[in-house]
Amino acid sequence: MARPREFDTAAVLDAAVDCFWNLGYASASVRDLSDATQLALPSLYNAFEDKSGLFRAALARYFDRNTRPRLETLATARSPRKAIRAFLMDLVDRAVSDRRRRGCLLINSAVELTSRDNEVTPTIRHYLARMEGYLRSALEAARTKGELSRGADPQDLARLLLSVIIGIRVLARSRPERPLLESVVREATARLD
Amino acid sequence: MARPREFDTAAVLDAAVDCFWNLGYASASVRDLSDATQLALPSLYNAFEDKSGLFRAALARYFDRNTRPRLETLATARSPRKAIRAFLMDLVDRAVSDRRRRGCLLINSAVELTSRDNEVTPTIRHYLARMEGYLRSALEAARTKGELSRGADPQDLARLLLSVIIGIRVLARSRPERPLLESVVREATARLD
DNA sequence: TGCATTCTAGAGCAAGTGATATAAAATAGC
DNA sequence: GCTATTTTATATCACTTGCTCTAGAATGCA
Repeated sequence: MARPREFDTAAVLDAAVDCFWNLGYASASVRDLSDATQLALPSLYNAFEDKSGLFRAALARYFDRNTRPRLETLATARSPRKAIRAFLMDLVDRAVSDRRRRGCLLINSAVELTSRDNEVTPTIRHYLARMEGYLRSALEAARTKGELSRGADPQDLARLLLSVIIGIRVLARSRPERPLLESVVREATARLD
Repeated sequence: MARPREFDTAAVLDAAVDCFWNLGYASASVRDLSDATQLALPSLYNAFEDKSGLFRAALARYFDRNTRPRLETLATARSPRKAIRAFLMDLVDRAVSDRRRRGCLLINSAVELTSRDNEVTPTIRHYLARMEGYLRSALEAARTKGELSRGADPQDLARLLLSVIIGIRVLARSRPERPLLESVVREATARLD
């Protein structure tokens, strides 16, 4: 009978997320990943096939554990308008207090990895589309509750907010200034009146 | 007397811009850069000191030749409101037709290079601040001409537009869809009424 | 105890990395 | 023709890269 796989896959992926998040995809070597996950290289290759496979698993883990929970608050809120504002302010809070200025792994990867034909691009596109979907649903709920300006289109506004989220994340990496980021949020949510 | 430097520095920098823009900083090797610029490695090192020095020169060249001229149209327009809209629509046009989905070299570098302590971060911060400055000046002119909604603050709106520009550039790399990007522009410029 | 499987440690592979050294060629002024 | 300088071609350096291989250790069941 086989020796059972000993390591905790979730813990390994969390460590890999941190490594890719700190260094970026290209600059994180498989030796860095081995150190971070405390697994020997053959074990990593056995479990994830190659560096790209590990990255895709890590990105899925990141979305499930970091991104989706926050987006879920939009789906379940009694006041979608307040929930959207809270979501954006929380994003600013975390960006301003992130000493390492890591940004968002998904957005970082969208820049680093999408111009090249590779296996990751469809994954990134998928997650960005899901973010847009959450935002649109929240804005549709806001409209239903009369929390949207007359004439504001949830689809269009969702796309604006997605762009603004991306913009805040990127901008915060070089200028993590609360007044700057909060004014962006204020302007972006002006239509939620 | 010395043999005169034979190569055209501007042409070398243009070639280096293309190389970094296509590949990113880390993935562009000095051999790639030598091939792209048609200069031997010792000549590159003699002229630019190291890879980072060449990159900073290339980024300055990119800002001067690609970014600033478009921003200058905001500064000289008779209708700032129309100029801002035209600026953003031009950005969408170029993003949609860019088959290589290269995005913007400055924004790409803001993601790739700013979490690490290096010589490039201040340069990137500087150019992003200049972009914001151009936008703010245009919006102040728009206010003067009555082309801004009452209560709209040029500074805040400039920051929103900067975020939106970043967002559009990043989003377009994975989803270069005209309806998507145009709806973002439409929503972002709703206050220019 | 033996077998099957996984894990670790370490070595190794071919290729690539940023940067430097060397020698020869090219250029221009004296 | 000589000198000084730059450029090119090529090699080289030490190190890193993604990935594989080998051998031994560890595990669990029959």
